[in-house]
Amino acid sequence: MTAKLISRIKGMIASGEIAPGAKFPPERELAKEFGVNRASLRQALKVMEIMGVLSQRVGDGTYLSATAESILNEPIDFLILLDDLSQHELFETRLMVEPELAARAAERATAEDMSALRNAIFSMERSRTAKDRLDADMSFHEAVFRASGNRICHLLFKSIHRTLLTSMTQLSDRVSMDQPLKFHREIYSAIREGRAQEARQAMMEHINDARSLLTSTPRKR
Amino acid sequence: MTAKLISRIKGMIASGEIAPGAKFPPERELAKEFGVNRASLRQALKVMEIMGVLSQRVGDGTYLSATAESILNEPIDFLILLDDLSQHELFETRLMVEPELAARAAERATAEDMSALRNAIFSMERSRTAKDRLDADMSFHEAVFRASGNRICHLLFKSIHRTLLTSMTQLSDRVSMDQPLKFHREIYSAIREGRAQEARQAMMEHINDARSLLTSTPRKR
DNA sequence: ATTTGTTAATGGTCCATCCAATTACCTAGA
DNA sequence: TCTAGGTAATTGGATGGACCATTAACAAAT
Repeated sequence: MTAKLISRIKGMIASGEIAPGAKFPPERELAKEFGVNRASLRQALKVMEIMGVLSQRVGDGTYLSATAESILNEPIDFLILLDDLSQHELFETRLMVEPELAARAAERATAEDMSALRNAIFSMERSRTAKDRLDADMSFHEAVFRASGNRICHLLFKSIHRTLLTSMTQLSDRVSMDQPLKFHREIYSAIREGRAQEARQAMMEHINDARSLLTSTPRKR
Repeated sequence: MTAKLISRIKGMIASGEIAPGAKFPPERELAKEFGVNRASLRQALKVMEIMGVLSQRVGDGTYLSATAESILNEPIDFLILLDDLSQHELFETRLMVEPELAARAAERATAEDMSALRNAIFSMERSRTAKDRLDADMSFHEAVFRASGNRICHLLFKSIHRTLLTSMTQLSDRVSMDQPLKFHREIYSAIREGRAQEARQAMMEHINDARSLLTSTPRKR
């Protein structure tokens, strides 16, 4: 039943009946329209809310999310929890994709993208606490993702980053930020001047460096 | 509330209180333990069921999934629905990751992996209908993912594949399978003999080939 | 025109049932 | 003793109704 309802709501979205940011009919009304109980409908809506597809506010209503921002956050958390995904695998995945995205960014970055990259570097220079530093780090990488122009990778790897950074927050007090900052500047320059191969290489070194900081016994190769 | 309940259930899983495949307490009991109404608990359980974390069977009970298999399916569907992700981006993502995974597979594939690859090729040779062919195609790529030893990529790209193939089923009647089969054999050989660079190259050509079959005006580069 | 108080709408939660599928158990028959 | 069949208990699925807290919309008073 829930799956069926989700499917119907999907249909409303796909058909454009509900535009991004628009309000859904009230639960009571929608339930009647679908011919189900409100409790059943609420299960479907809750699934979609947790996934980030829509948001509900008591006293106001239900709104279709303007962006697909956080859809993958919870699922990836579960993946990591259930499959016990190792940091090794997370880093390997990053190593596989992020250098390539940096190269794409060097080919496609707009002025706006460059500004975002600059700001992320500034934030990191100004950061004092460990949390600020990690936030700035995440901002930089996200800016690279965005500049690459590939939204799938953008969304996917924001989730992976968030997960990684969460686990890093604990031990980050003793981690220096000199190296990351140096790499970020390198990557920025390479992207600005459109040197794709250089951006790819710098990103690869940056991630390898970050990984060796986290793993006491870095895996070879 | 729902989020809080999910968090608590997550805790039960993380602590090992509920092992993969094991049964949860009955809803009525669990609701009492959490101090909430059954309807509220059911929302949380439903979210996790749709995500693939657990499965419920009427008259029987609620079980923690043995595998994290399908957790990303629904979310990626929503991503594609809401963000209107283009096939171009899907293929670009594949191009970014799959060649690299093929290279990893060449370095790590076990005898079991090789057997799975062989079987996928056999299935494709024997396939008569369009659906069989696409299933076999998917099996081959999944086998490569598995052989790469990276579970994140494995799960992630299974979802992407499933999505792509679904949209391909419609127009697949007029697509030949000679080329894909040729590439699959090439990739298989390269992996079998541990030639990583060759596997990477063949996979790249294979995906490019598939893309050009689907897009009437292939995007350059 | 602005503020304030009131009212209606809406999501959040709870309760009490009933239904349908499944399982577990027990009894009757071989 | 063992099997088969049926019965009762368990469990998830769904419903209807009720109440609460929050919000938004509106009207009234200043």
